[in-house]
Amino acid sequence: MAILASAAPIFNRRGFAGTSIADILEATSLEKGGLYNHFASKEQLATETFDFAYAQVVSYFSKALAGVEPGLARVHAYIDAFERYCDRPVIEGGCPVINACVEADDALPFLRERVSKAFASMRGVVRRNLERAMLAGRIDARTDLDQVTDFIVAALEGAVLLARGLRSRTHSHNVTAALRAWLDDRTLG
Amino acid sequence: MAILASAAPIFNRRGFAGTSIADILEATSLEKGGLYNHFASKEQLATETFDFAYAQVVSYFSKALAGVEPGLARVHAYIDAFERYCDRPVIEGGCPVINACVEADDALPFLRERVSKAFASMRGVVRRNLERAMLAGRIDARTDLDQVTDFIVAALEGAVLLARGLRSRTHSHNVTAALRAWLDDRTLG
DNA sequence: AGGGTTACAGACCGAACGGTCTGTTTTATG
DNA sequence: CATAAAACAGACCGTTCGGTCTGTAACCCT
Repeated sequence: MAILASAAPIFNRRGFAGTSIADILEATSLEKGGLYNHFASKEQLATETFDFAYAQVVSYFSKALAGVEPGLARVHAYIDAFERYCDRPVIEGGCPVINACVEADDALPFLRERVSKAFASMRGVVRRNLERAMLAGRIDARTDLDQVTDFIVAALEGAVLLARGLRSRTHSHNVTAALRAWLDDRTLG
Repeated sequence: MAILASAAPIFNRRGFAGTSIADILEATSLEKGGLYNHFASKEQLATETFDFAYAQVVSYFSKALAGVEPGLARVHAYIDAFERYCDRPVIEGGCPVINACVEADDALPFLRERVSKAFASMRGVVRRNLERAMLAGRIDARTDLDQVTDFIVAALEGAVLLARGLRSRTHSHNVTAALRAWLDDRTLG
């Protein structure tokens, strides 16, 4: 919906508490009557906006992996996509999952479950393809998949954080480069 | 100062925008006159509170590294300290640097510089000790120190994020375990 | 064309916001 | 012990907050 598309960058930049209804009205060119006709509360608006933003992110990564052979190739494509994601997030204001994770953790219980599901889903993508790679004999069969998965996911998340905190591409690019090298080291055949 | 110590967990949990002066008054058992006698504005209070919280974090890691021989041993001690930091942050509400990074990025310009300095300082600790390890011949002299440093830092930051997002210790422990294994693989002698 | 429904504008509300100011208490200092 | 200064309480201010409600305009269906 158009309202969600307008609200997403606002919430993503300023956070839930930092965003006022007036901000949303300005971005959507609506008045209160128009907005509250669609949403019962700021909380509901924020929840649906998060879902919208997250769907955009999922769509971005899905496209990046589309057509790539499942297995190690997809892990590499995922890393590549993340590198570009660090440089240019899908939604202005950075990664909505990370933003929501930090703000929701103590303050916004209605977003908590969505955050953990998003992280779990991300883990799933990596783990599934690592498993495939293992079955294909591309990585050592004794590898602790959970451990490696968390390692990759953490490095990627950390790269996003570094990119924002240090306002630079070099650091996140270093992370992805090191991650690729690490993966290559463990690749057989 | 006592006010900062009381305010730190509040700001850290609810963020700058999510914290009201009334929240601080309640936590400090002060009234407005008492609070504004020490701080000119909410912004100044938040800034000094961040400095206080960050100093606590720095102190925690300093103690963790105290007495440890500079070089590879310190990198390992740093990883160990981070693992415990994921489980039990120094300030309630998680890592103030990460929290500030996410909220300050677009909304709080007065905190931005402090966040980037904090990240840079963290990088410095890792890089210095890796350099030392290289000079001592413990890691390959051809290693790209900047890349490896960013990789380690990103993995550690990501571990903190995973710990919060998934509300579990296992994932962050997986990250630190993988990081130690990775470092051991690259250790000579 | 008529009638019901949906989408909106905008006045309005009480509460909470950050911040100010005056007056009182406490606390150092000579 | 007097006194200036610092620390505080709490009433007060204008603004903004999220949310409600009434009235109107647009739209859809028959």
